[in-house]
Amino acid sequence: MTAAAMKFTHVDCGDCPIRHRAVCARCDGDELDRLNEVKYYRSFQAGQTVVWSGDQMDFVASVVSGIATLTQTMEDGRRQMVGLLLPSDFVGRPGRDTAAYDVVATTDLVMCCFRKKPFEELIRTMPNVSQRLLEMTLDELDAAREWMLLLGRKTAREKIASLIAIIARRDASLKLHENNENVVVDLPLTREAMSEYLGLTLETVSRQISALRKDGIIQIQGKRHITIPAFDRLLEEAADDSDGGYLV
Amino acid sequence: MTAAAMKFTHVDCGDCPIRHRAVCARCDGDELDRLNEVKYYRSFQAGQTVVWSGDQMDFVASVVSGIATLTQTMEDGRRQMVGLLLPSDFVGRPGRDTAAYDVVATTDLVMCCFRKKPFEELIRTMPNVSQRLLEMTLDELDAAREWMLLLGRKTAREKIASLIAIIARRDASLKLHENNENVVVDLPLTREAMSEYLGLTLETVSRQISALRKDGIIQIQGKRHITIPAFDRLLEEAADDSDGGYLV
DNA sequence: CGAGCTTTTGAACAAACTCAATTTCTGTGG
DNA sequence: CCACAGAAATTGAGTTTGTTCAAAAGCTCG
Repeated sequence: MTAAAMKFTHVDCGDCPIRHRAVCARCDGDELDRLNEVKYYRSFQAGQTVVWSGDQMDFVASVVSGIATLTQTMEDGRRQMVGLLLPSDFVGRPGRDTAAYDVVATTDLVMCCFRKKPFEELIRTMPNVSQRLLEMTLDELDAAREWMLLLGRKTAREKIASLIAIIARRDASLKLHENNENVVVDLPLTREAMSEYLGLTLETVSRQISALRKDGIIQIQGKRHITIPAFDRLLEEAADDSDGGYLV
Repeated sequence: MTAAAMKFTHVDCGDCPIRHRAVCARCDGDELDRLNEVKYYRSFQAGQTVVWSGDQMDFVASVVSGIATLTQTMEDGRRQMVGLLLPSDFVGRPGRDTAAYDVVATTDLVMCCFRKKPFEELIRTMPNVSQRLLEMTLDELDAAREWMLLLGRKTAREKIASLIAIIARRDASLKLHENNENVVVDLPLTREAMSEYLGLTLETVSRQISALRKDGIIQIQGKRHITIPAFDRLLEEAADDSDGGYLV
């Protein structure tokens, strides 16, 4: 177990880093106490599979730290990522006991888990949980639909630009740099993972990243660090709405 | 207003055709009475736009009869359908007052509407509604993710076969013909609408439908009627899981 | 019957893929 | 500390799939 994983073995809900964004966001003190009693932490190393599609899944969980992916696989091996799970995101579906997707830890990962049965009971009895879960699910549905537009209609270059913009924006909502200039992003995905997300081959991903670099839209340090000298120019390349999706 | 539209101007919830599948599915008699008081019907003709993306949307609704589509449009006019709304499906998002997508009636359409504010109150006070809505939203999220796989990884031929299979299956769940042979489907979409759904051009849609016909996978009567002589062969062409997705 | 659709079909073209060879990075052991 | 092995990423050349542009054929409804 890594140091990062150790850290979250016994955290009180009140001190939890995802307290205000996760499924428990609206709970009051008493409700948190109830959650505290039944929750437990699980840690995974980068690359580890959390569950395989089709397997029994008797828990639901929130991502506390790290990144995980949801992926669908076809019989002949073609793969499509259908979700990117960042801290505070929720995994698992109440009312279903088999995983519908592969869940893979992309980085070291800590999850805050609940056994499914007790969680379903919580949903019935704690409206603050079920309503927050509804809200999060609606957000995810919006994100999935935005991704459908990307997959169905965007060019390879636009796809790459969109992915970088999305990750930068999610980063930003944590770090709160409102800046347009020299935004720095840490890409947590391999080229292959990006290709699985974007519906491309990894070669095309690599070529388009190189092209964006040559055109001065992005700068690359080392393997996974990206600087965006002018964020609005990246958004133009992404062909997103003029507002840059900040409304969503 | 068409005859079909007239029919649903004053229906009691107890007699509603989508009673057992819609957002009200779990409500008891008293709860239905409450809904009855505040609901109202709206009808649209085939081709009419229900709401434009970005417009004020002060109601939510269930599709009672007919078909509607949810579509996203990019600034340069590229369009991607992100949802196909069949009877019992829900439109609108509690907690948001601007439409995120164009909603268009593909056939004559009747919707059962609630003004947004009262509906948000219903959600707070009637767990049977909010929990059913959560369940339906989770189903939609699964459907969106299945669509992401189609958009990102399937070939044009597989996309067409998948679309026909999905419509046939949805039809089947109403008509309950368990049969594998000579399934008859009524395609409610133009080639253009199909292309917007599948992330293709309408020419490619037309070509692939012709190809499937030449290969004996489907037969076409008139413009929009399709017979599927062997449903399992269609599923093979769709490259879906062997179970044909009946689990989802 | 003919105007205005939708749909089909054809031919040339472009974007992304496949296969293959390098190059760059990372971490490990000498 | 350097060299080297293995993984990740880049680059190139040729091919495939689906698009674009254009024209013709079918339907539908005044």
